[in-house]
Amino acid sequence: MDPLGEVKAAFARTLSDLIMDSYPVRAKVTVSRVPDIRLGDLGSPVAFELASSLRKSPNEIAVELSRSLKLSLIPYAISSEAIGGFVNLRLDRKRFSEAVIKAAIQLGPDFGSSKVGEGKVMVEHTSANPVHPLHVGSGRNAVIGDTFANILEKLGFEVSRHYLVNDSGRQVSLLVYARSKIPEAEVEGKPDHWYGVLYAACNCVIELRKRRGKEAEEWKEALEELRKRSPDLVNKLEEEINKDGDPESSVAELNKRYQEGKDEVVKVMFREVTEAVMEGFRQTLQRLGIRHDAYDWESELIWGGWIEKALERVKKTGYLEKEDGAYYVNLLKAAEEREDIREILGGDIEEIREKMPPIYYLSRSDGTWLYTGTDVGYSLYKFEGLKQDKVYNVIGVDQKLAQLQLRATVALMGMDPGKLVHFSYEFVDLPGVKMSGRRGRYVTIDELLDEAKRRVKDLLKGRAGINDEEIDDIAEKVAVGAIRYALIDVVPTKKVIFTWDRVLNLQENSGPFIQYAYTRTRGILRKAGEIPEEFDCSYLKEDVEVELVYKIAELPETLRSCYYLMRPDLLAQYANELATLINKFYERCPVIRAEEGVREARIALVKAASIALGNAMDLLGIPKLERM
RNA sequence: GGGCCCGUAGCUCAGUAUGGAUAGAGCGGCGGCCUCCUAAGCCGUAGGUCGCGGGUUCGAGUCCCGCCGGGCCCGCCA
Repeated sequence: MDPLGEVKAAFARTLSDLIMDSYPVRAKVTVSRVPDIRLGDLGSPVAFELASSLRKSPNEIAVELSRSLKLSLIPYAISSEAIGGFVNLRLDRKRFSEAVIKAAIQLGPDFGSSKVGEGKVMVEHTSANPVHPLHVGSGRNAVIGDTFANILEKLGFEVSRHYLVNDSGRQVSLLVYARSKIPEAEVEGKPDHWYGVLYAACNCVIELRKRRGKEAEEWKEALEELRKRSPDLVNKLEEEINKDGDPESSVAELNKRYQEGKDEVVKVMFREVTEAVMEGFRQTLQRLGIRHDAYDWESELIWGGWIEKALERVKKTGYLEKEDGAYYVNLLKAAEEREDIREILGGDIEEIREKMPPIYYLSRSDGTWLYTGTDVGYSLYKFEGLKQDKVYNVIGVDQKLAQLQLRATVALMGMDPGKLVHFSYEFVDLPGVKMSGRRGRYVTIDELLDEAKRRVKDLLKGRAGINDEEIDDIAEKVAVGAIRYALIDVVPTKKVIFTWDRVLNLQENSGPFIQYAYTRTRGILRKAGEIPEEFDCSYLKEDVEVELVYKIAELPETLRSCYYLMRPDLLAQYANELATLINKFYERCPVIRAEEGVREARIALVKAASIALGNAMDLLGIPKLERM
């Protein structure tokens, strides 16, 4: 049930058929909301396009079209007219409003859903290396991934959310190395935070040893920042590492032994560290309302033979080559010989020769897998192990080329590269600061949540009707709403500029603003009691009421756009617009004390608005509140 | 150097997929509104050569070309 979608589709189809019959030409008919509700409800600029070929003025054509448009074929349509070259349609607002409101009330939590597809779809998101706490950048990934997965579910797909635990790379090996240098030190506070300091400190010490001049200065500076935070830990670690003649080799050796999976002591060392950090991640993600269906451990994929299996598959194609013991895929050769690979890598072979790194390394000379290698194996696991019909990898834009190479390799292995989608997003920028996990410079999700919560509590103090037990719960939920909104509301291809004031904004265009509008609908509905079975929408005459009905009706279409365009931010905008209209309605249209007739219609409208906004909030992971 | 992305009000962002009706919000500024369903709200007001220059078109913030500015990538890192 999607009244607006039905009207739009019928209007476009009827108009298109009419043009074919009358002129006869084929025209691309677009239909949109009329900017001013006094000019009509829906309109099409199709006459402009026809004007030159028919050698008539746009308005002349619009007049002809609007006169002969078969209104009976368009649900809720009552009249059509030509205005300034546009063919505008007017709807029977009483019947249209009733259809929209009833659809929302009857469908409840399902309002907004439509069947756009089916099959098993995986969204791999977050997947941060377990070497430091989740920061605002990982947070953006998690929020985009989770919201998009929720939307896919609403549109009929069988969705699973996966996290790739990258536990067998150099980063984790470095952290495990650091831990092995100070085995007696006790983990203090949240483990991901504690290990984050340990990791960054170890990284700084090692980098410091091999860098010279200005670069060394930078690492020194980062190390001193860390020393200020945890003097004993950093001092002891630095002392121990400096006893090691070649820390890098020690790290590489650990990595090798872990990937081989035979040394139980090494396995325990790695698992102890990574599981502690992952537990910290789980807690943070849980606060944000994000859960994964599976954590796929890179080490398990290696030990389970998935990477070997993938390697065999690539080998069979003849494009797997070896240099100093390291395997790589010769993508240039593949592109020269195969049309499909050329297409993935950008078409023209001359261009590919120039700009594409010709080789795609999968392993190191010492026999260990690179992330690229495990990623190829992981892709095989996703499609052939888990039989996914489509996979979205939510990964930063910095990995664009790597994801392209991965797709090409997936195609070489005989899988459909069209099923592997890189859901790319830009970074979160901290003005003035270069965020860097390796230097221990980041704003964590945990501190962001805590600071948001503190600010909300300040605001809640002295608010009537809310007792002390409720305050903590409300503050937590508002904090989550603020942060999730701030991380989703920007188009994924653009950077999010992080400032505390923007992210923790509690006013309009924010999570809390949306939550506030929702609580207002709940407040009215609590006082209203039963939702009337019968109501007369001809009482909904105010402009804001008409606008509100339209906005409610737009939810199904908005969700489809989010999917087709990979733009979950559109849903955040939708929720903000709906909340704005709810607030305007609230100020202008009394509900409970309205006269009979108006009252029933408005109660039903508020109920529908509450459902539409509530459903959008559920998808966005913005917690719903009864009061705040 | 090459490729990709971004550039809209003082600041943060929509609008670009599918060219269409006067370019919209918020923050910040200024001025109003709580005996009334929660003022985390609402109303009013000021603020824009849509980076610059060409082109296509009846019509360009939106499409094409060139340039300028910023970011990212071009690792046996991930």
